[in-house]
Amino acid sequence: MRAEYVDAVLQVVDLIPPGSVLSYGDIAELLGVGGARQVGSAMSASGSTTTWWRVLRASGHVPEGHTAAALTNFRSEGTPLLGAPEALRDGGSGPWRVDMRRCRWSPDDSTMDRIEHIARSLESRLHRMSVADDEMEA
DNA sequence: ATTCTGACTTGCT
DNA sequence: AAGCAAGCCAGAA
Repeated sequence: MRAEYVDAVLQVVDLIPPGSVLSYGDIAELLGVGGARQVGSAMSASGSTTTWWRVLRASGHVPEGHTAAALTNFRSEGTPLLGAPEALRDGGSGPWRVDMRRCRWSPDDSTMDRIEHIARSLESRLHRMSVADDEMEA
């Protein structure tokens, strides 16, 4: 996983407003590079210094082991959740998920421009890196 | 070159 | 609802 890739993913994550979310696959699609699994790896590598809870599975489920922390963030942001009330008790250990249909983020036009800029920048940086790699072998 | 692994996704039961 | 199989992309062994 290239550092450039992780950077680009995090730049997009930073644009997601409170109360909204994107799936791993959404971000991969916005960047036009890599797939959902790459975005997942990038998030895993980036630690807790980000608003990681705004990126989750397409099903609305948050990554294993992070349900309690995510739930408190969702509560403070008013993120819409699905699931029986009893599932949300004590740390949210039960079967609940984010209501993706209601809070999946759709960037406005100007924000989409910024995302496209991030994507273009990523591609050129990645290209330069691969050229540098080729020269290493020679 | 192969095989394994992962904060994934979709479709089918 | 929940589990499973396949497909997916890349990095690591």
